[in-house]
Amino acid sequence: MYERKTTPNLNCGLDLIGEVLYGKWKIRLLWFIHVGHKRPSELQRKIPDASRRVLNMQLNELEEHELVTRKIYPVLPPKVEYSLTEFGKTLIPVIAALGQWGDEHEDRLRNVILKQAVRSDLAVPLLS
Amino acid sequence: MYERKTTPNLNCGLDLIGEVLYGKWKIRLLWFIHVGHKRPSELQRKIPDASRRVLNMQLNELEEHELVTRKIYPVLPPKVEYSLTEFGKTLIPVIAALGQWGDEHEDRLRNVILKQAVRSDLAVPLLS
DNA sequence: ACAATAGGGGATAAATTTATCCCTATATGA
DNA sequence: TCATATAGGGATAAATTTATCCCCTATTGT
Repeated sequence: MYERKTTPNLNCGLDLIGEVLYGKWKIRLLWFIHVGHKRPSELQRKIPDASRRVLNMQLNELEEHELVTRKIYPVLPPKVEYSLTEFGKTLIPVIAALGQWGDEHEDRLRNVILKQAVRSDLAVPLLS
Repeated sequence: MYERKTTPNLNCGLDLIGEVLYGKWKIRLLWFIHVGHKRPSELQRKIPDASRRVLNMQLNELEEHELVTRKIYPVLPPKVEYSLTEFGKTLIPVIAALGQWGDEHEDRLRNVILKQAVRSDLAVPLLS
């Protein structure tokens, strides 16, 4: 796997939470596991924009950071279930706060985020 | 500047907040501006691990996303002050929640984050 | 026999983000 | 005259993260 070449900053609480929460899909993984989608294949279906590979990698990191546990059932075809640890559960209110803010300001956020895209998209139509 | 080659996912509140909050230093910038460090040079002194360049880039994005405003005083040497917009202020409780969680679990987080580093650091001493 | 499902990872490419280096401008103090 | 402070950005390199592609195991259904 990839080996870090720089040391992480761990000065304050914001640095620390950043280390475990950064990753394009991690927050969504935690949330979906929280609401009951425990199996890898379910998670992949809930997050179709992420590749199988990346979800596995991020799930591995979440496990490494003790936010989730992975239970393997010795059956065929294989069955695996992820669950939040007690530690992971303490993150749920924080994630809920993030999602709620995003929901509350949905329209405005869409606007400001799409500004750049819109500017360049308009360039061509206006010239034709 | 860099031009995106893929379209962002904007399906839910978590996607939306991610778009404006992702960036290694953005949250800290918002926080420091919130607590009164308004000038670029102050921010750079408060966040010495970030390069001047990156802070400017992330401040530009925060401004583009309407979370902060930039006021230029026409004096020499130049003086600039950033402030949170009303919109930006609504993020403060969310950021506070993130930081608080990180602070509350500081020891445990340090442990799990440093696990990997520790493993490889120990390898050499143990063999000598 | 062959495809599909379930779970997983190595190798490598592409995208994205950060870091480095250098250059601009003006005023003040040594 | 030269260094320092203030603010900012272009060009490019390095680091990091995501995406793609391919391969493996074993069972069930067609």
